[in-house]
Amino acid sequence: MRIESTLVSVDVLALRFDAAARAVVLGIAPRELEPFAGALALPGVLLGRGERLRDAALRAATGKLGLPEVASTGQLVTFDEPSRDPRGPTLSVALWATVDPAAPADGPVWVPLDAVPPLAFDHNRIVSDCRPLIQDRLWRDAAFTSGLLGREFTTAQALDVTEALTGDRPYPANLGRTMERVPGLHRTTQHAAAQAKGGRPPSVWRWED
Amino acid sequence: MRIESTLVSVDVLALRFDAAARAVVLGIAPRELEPFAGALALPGVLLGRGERLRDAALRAATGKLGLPEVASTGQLVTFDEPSRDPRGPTLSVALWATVDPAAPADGPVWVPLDAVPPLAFDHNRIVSDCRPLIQDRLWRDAAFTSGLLGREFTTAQALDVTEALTGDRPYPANLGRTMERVPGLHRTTQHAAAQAKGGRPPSVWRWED
DNA sequence: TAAATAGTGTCTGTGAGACACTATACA
DNA sequence: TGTATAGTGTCTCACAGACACTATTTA
Repeated sequence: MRIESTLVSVDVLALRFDAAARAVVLGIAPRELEPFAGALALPGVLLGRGERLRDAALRAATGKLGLPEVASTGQLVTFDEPSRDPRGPTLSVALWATVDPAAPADGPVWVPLDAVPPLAFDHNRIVSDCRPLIQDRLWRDAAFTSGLLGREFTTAQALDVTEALTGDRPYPANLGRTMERVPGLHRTTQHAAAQAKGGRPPSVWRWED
Repeated sequence: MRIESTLVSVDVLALRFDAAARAVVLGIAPRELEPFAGALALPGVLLGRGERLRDAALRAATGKLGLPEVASTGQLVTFDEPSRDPRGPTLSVALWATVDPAAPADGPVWVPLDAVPPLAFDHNRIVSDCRPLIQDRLWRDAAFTSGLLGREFTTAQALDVTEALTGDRPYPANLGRTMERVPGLHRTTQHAAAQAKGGRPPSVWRWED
């Protein structure tokens, strides 16, 4: 294939809340083709002619990570360093994608967002540059937040996700007030099933349909 | 030229503070080539192979608007609607660029950001989608703000710019406190030359080198 | 002095953060 | 009852907004 103009790739930061580990994990996979064959990398595909960014992101999540479905996606930034791909100058549009925590998610390697191993290309830079942008979306971008936590979640899980993304754990009262103000999010009167270790069962929050 | 893959164009929102009109104006120019020849449009160029987004934005500002220089640039968002260009699917990366208010700026048509005429392609949509992103940068992004106001400016100009972008005029005391907290920005002991219409001369603010 | 513009001191309300205290579970 | 977890009431502080009052200029 003769490369005539700038190529565009879409690289995906696939995020999933691992309730058991109380962490937000990033989906990566070993590359099958050169360059960097065998090395871990963000799932990425070349943008097809006329393809939407979101569709390319879904294609990457499905094809490279083997995920059956993705909750929601959104745009982050575009990386334009000409030497970022050894095959030649390539633009990379970074997108986030959230995976429902309840859905099965075998296939990808899931690594905590705070302990991402060395990746192919400039992918470590992409992750670190996008980290603050992702953090900023929590509780502000409803699609992102509901994609990450699922349609229904407990206060405890909300605390865990916030701690995983921002680095420190908010006080329950304060996070509760933040959540009350998120449009479309409501505190229910239900309580989650009791924990293994005992303790008061947390209350449940739910997104409007 | 045979189009093999997705083309990438860079469209620039060139912004300039017009102190006399107390407005922030957007630089546009009639298109010279088809499609939309003769219609007003944002300056845009096709991204060259290996070209940086910033360089393409400068090329657009220089070539299409005839501006001698640009103060600073930055990325906004990428538009991916496949039908946005009748020639075929084209990605458009939107960038802002600021033009020093003191520099001569003949050439482009300058229109107030609040009264943008119908433009070619989806450029009106680009402007309206990017408007909140631009507004958000004022006083938060030092490169953007200093590019728009210049190295030295008065409190009155700061009030005007803020009013032009946000829609309402802050109280001087409040804006002063906001500016005190902007890193690299200092209130000087100088006062500007007196106004034509009389009134107390405004004090001068300056960016650190 | 009047009109026009700029700047200051201070009050208020909102929201984030902090923390002691209360509630509900299991062993 | 003790331990572990969750939730509540309330205090404090920072900051945005509001506004009356003061300051400095031209005519």
